[in-house]
Amino acid sequence: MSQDNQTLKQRREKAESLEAAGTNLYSNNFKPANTVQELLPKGEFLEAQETEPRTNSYSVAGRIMAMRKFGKAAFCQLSDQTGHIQIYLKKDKLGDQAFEAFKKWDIGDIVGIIGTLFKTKVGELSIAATETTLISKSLRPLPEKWHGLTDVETRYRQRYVDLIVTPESRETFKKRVEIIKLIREYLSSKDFMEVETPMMQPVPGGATAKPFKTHHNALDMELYLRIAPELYLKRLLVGGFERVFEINRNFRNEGLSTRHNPEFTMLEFYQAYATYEDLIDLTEEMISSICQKVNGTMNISYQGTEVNLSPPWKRLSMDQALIEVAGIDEAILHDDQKVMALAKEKGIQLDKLAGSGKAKTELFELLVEEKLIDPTFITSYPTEVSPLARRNDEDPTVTDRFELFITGRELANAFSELNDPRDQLQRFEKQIADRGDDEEIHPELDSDYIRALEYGMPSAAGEGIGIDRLVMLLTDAPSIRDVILFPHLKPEN
RNA sequence: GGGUCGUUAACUCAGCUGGUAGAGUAUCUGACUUUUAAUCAGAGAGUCGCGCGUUCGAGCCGCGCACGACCCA
Repeated sequence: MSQDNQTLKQRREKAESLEAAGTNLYSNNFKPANTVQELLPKGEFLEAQETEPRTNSYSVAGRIMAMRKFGKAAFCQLSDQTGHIQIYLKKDKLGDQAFEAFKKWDIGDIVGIIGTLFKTKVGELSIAATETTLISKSLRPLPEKWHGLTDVETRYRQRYVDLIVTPESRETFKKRVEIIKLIREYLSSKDFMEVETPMMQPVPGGATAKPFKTHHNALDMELYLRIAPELYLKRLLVGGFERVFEINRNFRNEGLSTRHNPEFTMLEFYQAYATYEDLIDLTEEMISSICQKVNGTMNISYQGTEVNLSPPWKRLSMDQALIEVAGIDEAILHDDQKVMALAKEKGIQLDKLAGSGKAKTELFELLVEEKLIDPTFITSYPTEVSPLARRNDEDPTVTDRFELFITGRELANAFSELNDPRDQLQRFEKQIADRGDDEEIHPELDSDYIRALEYGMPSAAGEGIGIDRLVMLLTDAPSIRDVILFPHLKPEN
């Protein structure tokens, strides 16, 4: 079975000889009293070659990332979650037995160190070890110290190794955590309450996408992993929770790309008695302030493109965008036939049931989207492509909806919610009729949702923000796989 | 789904016109008690992604497949 290479064999033998000499390879009795981060400031007062005046003893634990051995002494680079510090091990100070055991340590081992602080003659803060504990013996060699791990496939498949050796990767995921924490804080400060709604739904709704199907044995029923939480969050508006949000996974049974993972994290929030215009203000403030906190600036660079997130952000209706950005003649946009003809001319294939609203949206995706670099809210989406959004009071062919684009990518989608159960029922029925022969999409009508609306849902506005894409933007990550700890990949073999 | 590129030691990469597989790091042995990519001397380490074909001979040429990256749909 095992295709032992030489290095693995040597490491195992070394581990066994340590064990034979009485060392516990995986001891669980070392509790570090200090983090590396705590120790660093304590060195500021030390001169080079000076030992800390008070004979304080500190203890840290971490992984050995580099070793420079001498005959009877050695330097190690020790990393814990907070940083790295140099360890000095000297035979005199450590004792013969401990030093012999140390000689069998490897790069990659996790160890505990107790010792005193001092600065070397070139002024590097170090711990002179007085006691050592092996906490976990590493049986596999780490990637090379200069280049680290550059093969992206290995970085995704073995994220644990990537996190050990790629500081940028650690930073990205710490930033991700920070961004999500700040979103929670922001929404909480605006009196939104965080809720959890079903990940497994009998009818997958709230978006148009192919769901993953699963089966509940005891109930003997089909269930679907949710493609969106929308319809459940709006049920909560019916229930009287006026400001709700959820940050959680959505699942879509579709292709993988640098922008799509089958499971991805979505923020959705709903605010009663608000309109999509209120959410424009909220979105602008929330994202720009998070960027300022996380990156210290609102002028960021994404994959070499400068992006300015300082509010106010640009707002354009879809028609305006088609005129101003794509250079389409305004007269064409007022004539459904001409819009359809233009779409065809641009090589867009529309199916039989598609109208001018669909054609406009396709033209927008083709000609405008990628040009929206700085944040831009696009409003007045055609009703035809917005099955859950409220119609505009003046112009029922469009909805009170916006999408937010940054660096040419859709980052958020929001609208004033449709709360008329009669209109909603009609749109569901049309949606089901339009799904064509693709039964994977929207297998049935969510009649309970209609029933909920019939009890009366307050006027409201709601929004979804793709968290992975937001993190990509704020961490300058080229692929969604760089911001998801364990992205989906095809099996190795 | 289509196109381009990639896959060689644990890691990062070379490999000429087809002629017995190379380096650095890591590892092992020896020397070395303040190094910073430590240094010095020596050694071991390979299913060249997988399969088939062409050839006296394939890491290299051809076909197919797998995985990945980028572009397109």
